[in-house]
Amino acid sequence: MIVDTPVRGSDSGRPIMALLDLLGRRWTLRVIWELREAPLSFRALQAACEGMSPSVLNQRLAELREALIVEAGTEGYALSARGRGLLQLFGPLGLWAEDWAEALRQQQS
Amino acid sequence: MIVDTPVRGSDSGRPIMALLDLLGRRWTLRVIWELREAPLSFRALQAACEGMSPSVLNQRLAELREALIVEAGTEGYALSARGRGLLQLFGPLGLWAEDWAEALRQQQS
DNA sequence: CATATTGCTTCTGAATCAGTAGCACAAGAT
DNA sequence: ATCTTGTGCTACTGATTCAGAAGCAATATG
Repeated sequence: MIVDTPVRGSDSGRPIMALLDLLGRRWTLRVIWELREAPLSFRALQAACEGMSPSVLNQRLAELREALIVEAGTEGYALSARGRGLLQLFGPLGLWAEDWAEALRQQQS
Repeated sequence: MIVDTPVRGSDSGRPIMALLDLLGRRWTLRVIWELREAPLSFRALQAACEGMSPSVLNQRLAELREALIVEAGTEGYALSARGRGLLQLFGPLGLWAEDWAEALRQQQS
């Protein structure tokens, strides 16, 4: 249940810790990322995440909704205004990742 | 072993997915965050993460080192130049979290 | 009415994590 | 030389979380 874990780490009283903990659960970042452009239905979201199990997806969606980051509308699940704000902080992440992947490739060869 | 999982999700060939997967493992974001100011020893890092188990910490450090985000020096573990670049992208995260925590508080009352 | 789609729930086995204990090594004190 | 102290880390066991398949109730569609 969600109520049992108000957000792991939030007992420290430091919001950043609660946030890092929330984002550090499997698939959470990915789900936010997949909602970056348009709302997605439950099953579309599941497909976008390469078939992640519905039980976990449901759990993540519940957590993100309770955290006011994701909301459910007629078109499916979407980022809230607040969620879009969070996503913007990750903005250049794609660019960083490209450069990073290049470095990893060179390291391995 | 690390070799077994070159980084989960990297098979998609999209670096961003590999990155989100790496960062989405428990404690990974937190470890990067705790190294934001100064290098920390293994045990200092463990303490900063509220006593996270050494086995997992060791695993995360190995992953982050292989990913060229963290490096081990004489003063302990530190972010690499690349790692600091990644951290900068998370820069305003603390501010966002403060605002977010305030919204959650109002929601609950 | 039949079929399809959607949002889930339930279940079981597998992977991951938590927590304790402790080892091997190095530096400093006695 | 030896005793302590601190360090990085490994091994182990039990708890939690996740994966994957199956399927159900509700709504839509033919």
